[in-house]
Amino acid sequence: MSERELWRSEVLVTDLIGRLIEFWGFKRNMGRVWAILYLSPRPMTAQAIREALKLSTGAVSMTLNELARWGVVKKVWVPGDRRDYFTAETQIWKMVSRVMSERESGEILAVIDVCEEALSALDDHLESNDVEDRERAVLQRARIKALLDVARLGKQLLGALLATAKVDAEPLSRIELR
Amino acid sequence: MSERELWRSEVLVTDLIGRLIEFWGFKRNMGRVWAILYLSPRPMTAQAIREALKLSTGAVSMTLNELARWGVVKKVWVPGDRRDYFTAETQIWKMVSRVMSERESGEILAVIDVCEEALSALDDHLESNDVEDRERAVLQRARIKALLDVARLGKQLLGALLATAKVDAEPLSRIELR
DNA sequence: CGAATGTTTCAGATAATCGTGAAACCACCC
DNA sequence: GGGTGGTTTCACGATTATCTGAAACATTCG
Repeated sequence: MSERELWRSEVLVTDLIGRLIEFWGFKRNMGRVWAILYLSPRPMTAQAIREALKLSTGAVSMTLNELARWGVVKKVWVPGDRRDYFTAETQIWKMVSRVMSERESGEILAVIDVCEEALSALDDHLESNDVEDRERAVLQRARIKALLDVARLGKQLLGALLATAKVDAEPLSRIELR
Repeated sequence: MSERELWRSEVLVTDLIGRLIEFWGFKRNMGRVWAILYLSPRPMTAQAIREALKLSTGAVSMTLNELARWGVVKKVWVPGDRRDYFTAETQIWKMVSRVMSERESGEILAVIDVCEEALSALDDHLESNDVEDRERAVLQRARIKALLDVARLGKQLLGALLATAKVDAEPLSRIELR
């Protein structure tokens, strides 16, 4: 296999990750940049990334900053070189958990709040003397409770993920459903 | 609490779900429509949804069809009424698993494929007589393997989710991390 | 059949998102 | 200070996603 073909498989992987990440609501280029850093044996400069992925300077700069905000890419300092170098966070779980938590926890907490509020609002209707009103309250109560359960489970899952990520030296832990 | 306030909390919940769903890459209105159906004590017509959420006829029709394609909303027949009525799928796990599997499995399989391809491509370089080439191959091999693990785990998780959803009469099962 | 009512489709309007590249900015060196 | 990279910012244009509303279509009923 030639050098050229090797390079080709690298590009394949980066683009694939780009698409995959896009699916989860990030920009494709975020995935591509992360992936190329992840596969690079040494830190890369913005310029190298720009060339490898054929992006504009602006796009690279913004993408790198964004990735840094999510904590999945780090700036490293190479003594004697004025340029910034970048590496990828390689502990995948740590990354996933951080992204998840940042991304969802606010919304999940909001769900929990609103659901609880709605629940207590419904309680008053459980004693209404309008039959239909009561029925409706009972049903909505049950459904909102189910949502609350899901939200709580999500929160719990996040918590667990975060906790294991903290302890875990290993990159992968095992998830089991029963 | 007044009727008006009750209604208000309903709207809060629907809009919240809208935003939450948006986060996971669906249209906000899909979440809103599903949520209002989920909280409605009885099936609703397209028109009722249109009024409740202030959408155009086209938007409602398209959103409902889309939700039906994902299997999270069902058309129901109300004898003696010409209009179509709609209800929400209420088994949340069933829903989640179905959506997940449809959405991801293709991409996950693609990840597995490409990673495996890249791995075998790298194998040739492990015996290269260029030291740097060899080093690089070793590192990339390890990293791609980690990705492969994640992809496999994802696939496994999906499988488990699907399996439990099939058996499960209960709406919620328990997830545990160790 | 044809009027009445409900539903779907689709072309165009509108809005949100993304990438570009040049200009501004910054840090370092001479 | 002025020059030399390197980096960030941002107004703009391109692209894409989304919504609208009216026309086409379907179904029921008199």
